[in-house]
Amino acid sequence: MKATAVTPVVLGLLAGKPRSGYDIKTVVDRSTRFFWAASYGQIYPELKRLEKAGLIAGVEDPAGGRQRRAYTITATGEEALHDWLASGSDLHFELRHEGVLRFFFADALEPDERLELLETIRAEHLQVRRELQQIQPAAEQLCAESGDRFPLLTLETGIAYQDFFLNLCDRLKQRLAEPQPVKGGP
Amino acid sequence: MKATAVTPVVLGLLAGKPRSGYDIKTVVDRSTRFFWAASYGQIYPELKRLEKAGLIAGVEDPAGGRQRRAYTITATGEEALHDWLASGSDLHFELRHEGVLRFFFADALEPDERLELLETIRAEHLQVRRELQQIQPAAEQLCAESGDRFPLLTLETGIAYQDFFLNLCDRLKQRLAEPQPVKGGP
DNA sequence: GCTCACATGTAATCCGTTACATGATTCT
DNA sequence: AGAATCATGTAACGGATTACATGTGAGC
Repeated sequence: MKATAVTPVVLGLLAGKPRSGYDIKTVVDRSTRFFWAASYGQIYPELKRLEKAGLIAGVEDPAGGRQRRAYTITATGEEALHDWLASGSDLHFELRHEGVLRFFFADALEPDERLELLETIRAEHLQVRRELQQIQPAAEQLCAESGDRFPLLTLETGIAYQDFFLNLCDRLKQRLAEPQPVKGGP
Repeated sequence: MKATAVTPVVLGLLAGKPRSGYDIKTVVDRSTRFFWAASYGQIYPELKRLEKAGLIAGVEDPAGGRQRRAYTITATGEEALHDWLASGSDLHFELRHEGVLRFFFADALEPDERLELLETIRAEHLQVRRELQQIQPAAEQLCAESGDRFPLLTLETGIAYQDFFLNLCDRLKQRLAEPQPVKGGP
C-alpha cells in the first residue's frame, strides 16, 4: 500500500468519525482545502484502495432509502495514520502564487498599474479571509464538542496567513511610494 | 495562442534579456521557483510555441562550438506580457503544506509528538529561509545594476514569508504548552 | 582523464481535475 | 413541480514531472 496525496486526508478524517465519500469531500472543501485539496476523482478510488488494504472498513449505511456507504478506520488504519503523522522530515511544501509572480515582473508595469496589482492581490486574500472567518463559529463549536482543538487552531492559522499577505500588500504599496534612488544620483 | 502556466515566466524572463532554455530553467530555480516552478518539459516546448506565435524570436548563439539557441522577446511578446501583467483579478493561488495538514490531524498524536512536528516544520522553513538569504547578495547586485528592484522586493517577501511560519511554529508551541480547558471543568 | 556545468530535447508516466452519468430525497 | 442536496462513481482529458538520451567545453 503506497500512500498517495489523499491517503492522509481520508485516513485523518475517518479517524474522527465514520464518513461517506461525499461527506469527506464536503469536509475537505470546508477545512483542508486551503492547504491540501482533494477531488471526487481521488477520494472514491482511494476509499476502495484503503478498504482493500484493510486500513478502513466500509458498511452500507443508507439514510432513508438513499444509498450511502460509510467508512470506519480500522486499528491498522489508525496505526498507519499515526506512523505518517509522526514520521519525520521532508514535508511536502508548495506554493503557487500568481500575484507574487506578477509582482516579480512588475518592472514592465507603469507605477499606477503596480499599485493596482497590489490592490488586486490584497482584495483576493481579503476574500479568502472572509470565507475562513465564516467557518470559524462552526469550528469553535466543533472544538467545544469534540475536544479536538487542532482544526480550530489550523483555521486561526489560515486567517493569520491571509493577514500576512494583507500586511505585505500594504507594506509594498508604501515602499513603492517612496522615491527610489536613481542611477547617477539626484 | 492560449497561455499556459509557463507562458508568463518565460515571457517575463525574456523581457529582461535574451536567454536560452537552459538559462531560463536556471534562473527560475533561483528565483520564481518558490512561488512558481517550471521544468524543462514545460520550458522547451513552450519556447517553440511562443516562437511560432511570434511572441519571441530565437537565434542560434553558440558559445564556442557549443550549441546554444537564445530567445529574444518581440514587440508583440512585450505587449502580451504587459496584457497579462495588467489584466485584473482571478489570480491563481494554491498552497500545499503537509506540515499544516499534519497539524490539522494532530489530535491523534501524543503531546511530545506534536511539539516534534512543530519543530520539524520550523526546521524546514528555516532551511528555505537560509537558501533565500544566500541568494540575497546576488539579487541586490542585480537590482543595483539593472535598476529593476522587483526581484529583490520579491525575495525579501519570500524571506518574510518564511519568517511568518517560523513565528507561527513558535506561537503554536506556546499555545500547546498552555493547559487546555477540560470538559467538565477543573 | 575526469568531472562538472552548459545545452537541448522528448517519451513515458503519473496525477489530478473536470465533466458527465445516474438517481433518490428533502425542501420550497 | 422544481430546485437543491445527498450520494456514488468513472472516463477523458490535460498537465506536469521524471528520466533518459546525447553531446560539448572548461577546469582540475
